[in-house]
Amino acid sequence: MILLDYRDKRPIYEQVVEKLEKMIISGGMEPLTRMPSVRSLAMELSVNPNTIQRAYAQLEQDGYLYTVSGRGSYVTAENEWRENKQSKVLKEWQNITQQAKEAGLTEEQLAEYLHQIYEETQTL
Amino acid sequence: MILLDYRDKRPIYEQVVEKLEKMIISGGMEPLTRMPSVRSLAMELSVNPNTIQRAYAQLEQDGYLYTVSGRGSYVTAENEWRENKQSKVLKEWQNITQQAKEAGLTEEQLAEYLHQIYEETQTL
DNA sequence: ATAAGTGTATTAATATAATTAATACACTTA
DNA sequence: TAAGTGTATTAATTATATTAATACACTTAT
Repeated sequence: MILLDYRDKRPIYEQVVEKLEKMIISGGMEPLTRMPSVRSLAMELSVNPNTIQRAYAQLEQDGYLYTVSGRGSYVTAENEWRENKQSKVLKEWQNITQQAKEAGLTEEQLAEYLHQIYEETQTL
Repeated sequence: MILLDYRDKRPIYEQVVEKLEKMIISGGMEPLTRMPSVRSLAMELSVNPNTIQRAYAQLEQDGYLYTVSGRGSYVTAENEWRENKQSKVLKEWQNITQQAKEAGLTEEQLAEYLHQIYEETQTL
């Protein structure tokens, strides 16, 4: 299901988060479906269960899954995590924009750059 | 000139950076004027010279001062560090905006939020 | 030339923070 | 009640950041 890369310098739990997040975003995990249990995935990757637990906690924090104690962790419905992601990035955007204002950039300048970014041909 | 706060949990060099940066921004350091030497400021604060060196390196990196080897460090002209600050925040802004686009926020939505931010009454 | 000032580079010591592991707990269901 | 689930707490380990010690290189005035 997942393969760890030992040349990767990032911590294990972060790699796990990244791979699962990509799976969920790309539709590789059916929404509302159960995730593998903490222990089974830990076994599969030869890793301490707490490491997987941490990855799951992160994914839950980011809105990609939710947990029912004693039962398991489930993939969140797509519209939910999409909204969640949007509201997080929006918050950041508002912060930076405020900073830009304070640094002396004008609304007109930012509007212009904004337009440029949305003009670019889709690459994703 | 500067007073360190020992209750502050941040590293010393960071405190020094913050205080000097504020001084420069608020006009407390005449542009093009010489900064105190690494050794003298270190002595004054009872701190290792390398710690001050690091703070200066950071300030140089951020465009607030420039250095002439063997002579000393000088405060940058105001328009220079202002430009520098703007271009840095702009780069960040462009990144986040790209992310916002990828998360599905529309140009119209962002333009609206942009307008709101610039509408707010000045607090600074 | 040389001494006394400047910033800089390199390395080592130390302190702090992050990561992983060990273990015990609590809840759910068959 | 047993076997599965996630969770909390604490300790061990590893990695990173910070500070210090020391030596180097450049500039200027004597």
